[in-house]
Parts: sequence; structure tokens; C-alpha cells
Amino acid sequence: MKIRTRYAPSPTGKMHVGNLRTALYEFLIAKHEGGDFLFRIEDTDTERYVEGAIDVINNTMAMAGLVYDEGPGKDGGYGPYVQSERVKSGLYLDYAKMLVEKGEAYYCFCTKERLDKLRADSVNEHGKETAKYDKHCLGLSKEEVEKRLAAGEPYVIRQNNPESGTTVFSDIIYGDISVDNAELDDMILIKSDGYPTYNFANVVDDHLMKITHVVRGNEYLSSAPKYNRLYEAFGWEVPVYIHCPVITDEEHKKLSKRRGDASFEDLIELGFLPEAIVNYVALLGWSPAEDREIYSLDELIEVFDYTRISKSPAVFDIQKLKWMNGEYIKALDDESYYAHALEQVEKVVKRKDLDIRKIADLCKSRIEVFPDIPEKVDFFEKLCDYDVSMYTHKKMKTNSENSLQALRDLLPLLEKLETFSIDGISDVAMKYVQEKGIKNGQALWPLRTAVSGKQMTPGGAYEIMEILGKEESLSRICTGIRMLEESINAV
RNA sequence: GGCCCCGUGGUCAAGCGGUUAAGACAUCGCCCUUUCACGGCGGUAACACGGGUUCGAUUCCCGUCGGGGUCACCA
Repeated sequence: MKIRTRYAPSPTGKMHVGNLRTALYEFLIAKHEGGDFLFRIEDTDTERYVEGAIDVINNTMAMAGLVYDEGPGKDGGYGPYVQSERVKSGLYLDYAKMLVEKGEAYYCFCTKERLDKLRADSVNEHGKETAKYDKHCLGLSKEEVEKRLAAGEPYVIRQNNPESGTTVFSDIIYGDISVDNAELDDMILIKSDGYPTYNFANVVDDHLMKITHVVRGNEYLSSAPKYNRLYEAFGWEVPVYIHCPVITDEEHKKLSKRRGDASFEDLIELGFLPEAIVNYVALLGWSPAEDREIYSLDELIEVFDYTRISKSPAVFDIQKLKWMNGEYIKALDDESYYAHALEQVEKVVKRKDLDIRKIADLCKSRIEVFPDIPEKVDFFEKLCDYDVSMYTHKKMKTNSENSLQALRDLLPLLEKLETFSIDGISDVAMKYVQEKGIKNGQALWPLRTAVSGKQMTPGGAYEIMEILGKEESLSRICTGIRMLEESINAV
């Protein structure tokens, strides 16, 4: 049988990494077997609907490379793929009525007030509400129901769960889980606005769309038995359940939109590459059989084995994502790298006489995300104020005196240099070092400090000076000499 | 609190009755290097606890403790 999976989000906001991982796993499972990956919008909650959310989700999936085979605008014969459109056909109500006929569901006319009171009365000694619906309306006679329906009274349709016995369901990751039926609440299938609840629409659509494998977060684990009962009530085949461990924050709490946890969009905003995010997220809660971590999407498709998904929750570690992003940046070809890096350089380097490509090149192996660039290269634009203490470096064996000496000696030598290139500057500096019998660092540390005003720079003195050009470099060296002289005289 | 799930280093994790308990991130040290980074090498660091089962438990069972999830006309 052909594998069919689906990603079925509610358009209520951005996609955080947990959502992304669910979508990714659904995609990988289908593609690994050459199956179909569908995309379905579950917009049955009219109150929480967020304008534009569908675009955000679409965009995220596209950037992540999760191309669906069927979905909105891509009919595969099982559409429509937006539940609010499906509601119009009355299909959910029809299926719910089928269940009513079978005695597996019933109409309920209870008011919100009655339900609230029921809950309030059930508060336990810990201040928690523990009530299930009391099946109050199950006792209504058929005539009574007809009458109230005809009178236009608002109603919902509830699942009719047994009060004894146990329900067992199987999950690929967690194995068989059994629950006492007494624990199962009679959940609402059709809301009073005529829309199906997520739980119901989900089951009906998965069946109608011939979904074979369902991936979801394990926050749904405890509601899974109710799903099973629904499948049983209809007499439908239950799809393969794959519940994933939750992804948590560093406090070990479930990631949530409400608490502002990182969404895919946010991560992109922070300068992460989609490929790196996908790669990292794939490894949260799953590991390949081989000892390897860097995988392209195509490689993931090839090696993904959903039976290797783990049971225990995983902390989202941005630190490791950064490392991985750095690896992806290093592996980028020039064109792709410049596409991101140049704009970052341009944020701080506005001058037209500097080669921003060369500046960007210096950063490639030294950054984890692109926004790391500006603060590393801002000194190219203009030499900022710096402290003369920077000339003193223990390991380099430099201090104000010998730094001043080196700069004074090197200045005329560099002035004579015709081609101000890395090689040329290097020759001058090394020749000077040899003649003086000093350490390389005693010449190069002061030079770098003088031209950059920093202790840490991408690239060394040669590279920086070449980019700055002769005039600017020498001018900065003069500034350094002046500062050192002043500081020494002041003592 | 009821119910459900989970429990290998700070984090991600391999392991699926017998291992010197992998690897990665982070961290620390050394080397390389004009600095940072990169790279190379090495170190610190884990089977929550208590009972069983077994010749032998990180691996299987039970309990304790700890953590998480869930208890809506939200998904």
C-alpha cells in the first residue's frame, strides 16, 4: 500500500520547531517510501484563526524544502484540503449523524452555564477541575431530541464512550497503551457553530484522504484512545500512530507560541540557514543508525527510519544549532555565501573604496550566523577610538615601547612599498623581524592593533592592510604612533 | 490531584543481558597560528535510587523519587 502522510496545522500563528519537526517527519516518512505527503489546513477554530498564518506556514514549508504532493491548490483527488471548505459540504455533520444512528454519539443541548457549573462542582482538594461530561443528554428520548432540534435549540454532538472496560491503542514509539474507558470524556464532535472539532475532523479527514501514518507530538498521547474509539465506532482502519517526544526549552517545558519560543521565522531572522535548521531539528528526538550529524534533506529522506525516533523529550539547544549553522556556512559556495554576507558587511561598511567581498571572505570561517558579521568588520569603515593598552600583549611579548618602536620602523618601509598586497606587506614585515631578531608577533601585533583598533579581527594585519589600502593603512599606523607617544610621554 | 509518558555526562544522543558505556555541542588544556577563529590532539563529565529476575544488569520486572504531558464547544 502506498504510504500517505499529512501535515495538518491550524493556522493560529508561526511554526515553531516542534511543528516543523512534525511536518518534517511526515515528509520524510512518505518520501523515504516514495509515498505522498499531503498538506491540510485545519481551520475549524474560527476564534483562534490568525490572518496570514496560512501564508506563514506555506512559506516555512517551502523554505524548508517540504514540498507537498497534495494540498490547497494542488488537488490530488481528495480535496478540498482546507477544512472550512469541507464543512460547507456538510460532510462532518453527516458522519457525526452516522455515529448517532449507531449509538456511538448523541446530541447534547447543555448550556455553557450548566457545563461551567459541572466543572466548578468537580474541583478537587488541589483546586483542579476533574469533571468529565456527565452524559446528561444521553438520556434524552429520541422524540425530545427531535423536538428541540426542530425548535432550533443550539446543540453539539458528543462521542458516546463506554463507562467500563479498557481501550488499547498501539503507537510505534511508545508501544501499546491501555486506558480505562471510564477516563474517556465524551468529547464534542460537532460544535454548536456547526464546525467539527479538531479531533473529529482530523479522524474523518485522515480516513477520507487515506492517510496511512500519523505523526504528532506526544501531548496528544493521552487523547489517542478517544481517536481509537472513533475509528472503531466507524469501523475504519486505524492509521499507524507515531507520537514524538516533546521538544522543550532549557527549563524542560514544552515549546509554545504563547511563550514566544523560537519559530522557524524567528530563526531565519536571527540568521540561520533553512537547511541547518532542518538538519538540526531532524536530530531532535531521532538519530540515524550511523554516527553522523550533517545531512541534507535528500540524505535525510534516504536514511530516515521512524522506528528510531526516541521516547524521551529533547531540549532545544540553540548552541548546537549555531555550531551546525557555522558548518553550513563554511560549506556554502561563494555565490550563496555572498548573497547573505554582503548585506551584513554593508550594514557597517558604507565606503565604496573598500572591497566588501574580501571583507566578507575573512568572516566565512569565523561566524556561526550572518548577523555575527557587522561587529567583526565595523573597523574597516572607520577606525574607532581604542585604548593604547591594546598594544600590550603578554604572549606576543609586546608593550607600549616596543610597539612604538616597531611601528616607527615599519612605517617608512611600508611607505616605500609599491604594490600594497598581502605578499608585499608580509615580505617587508618578515624581513624587518629577521633583521631585528624579534618575534613575529612583536611586529604584527602592533600593526594589526594600529590598523584595526582591536585585538580580535577577522584575518590578520596583512589582510586588513591590503583591503584598507596603502594610504589608509599608513594613516592609521601614524595614529597609533601618536597615541603611543602621548601615552609614554604622559608617564 | 486523576490519567498517560519519560529518566545514559550541562545539552543532543549510541546502546537493545556480558562494552575500557560510542559520537556530537558546550567546557577545559595543549599544539598550530601574528590575535580570534579554523584545524589537530587530549582531558573533565553519565547509566536517578531501592528491590527483585539472572551466572551476570545501563539493558527485563516492581516500587520510590524526579521531570514532562493532559484533563475545553483549542488544536
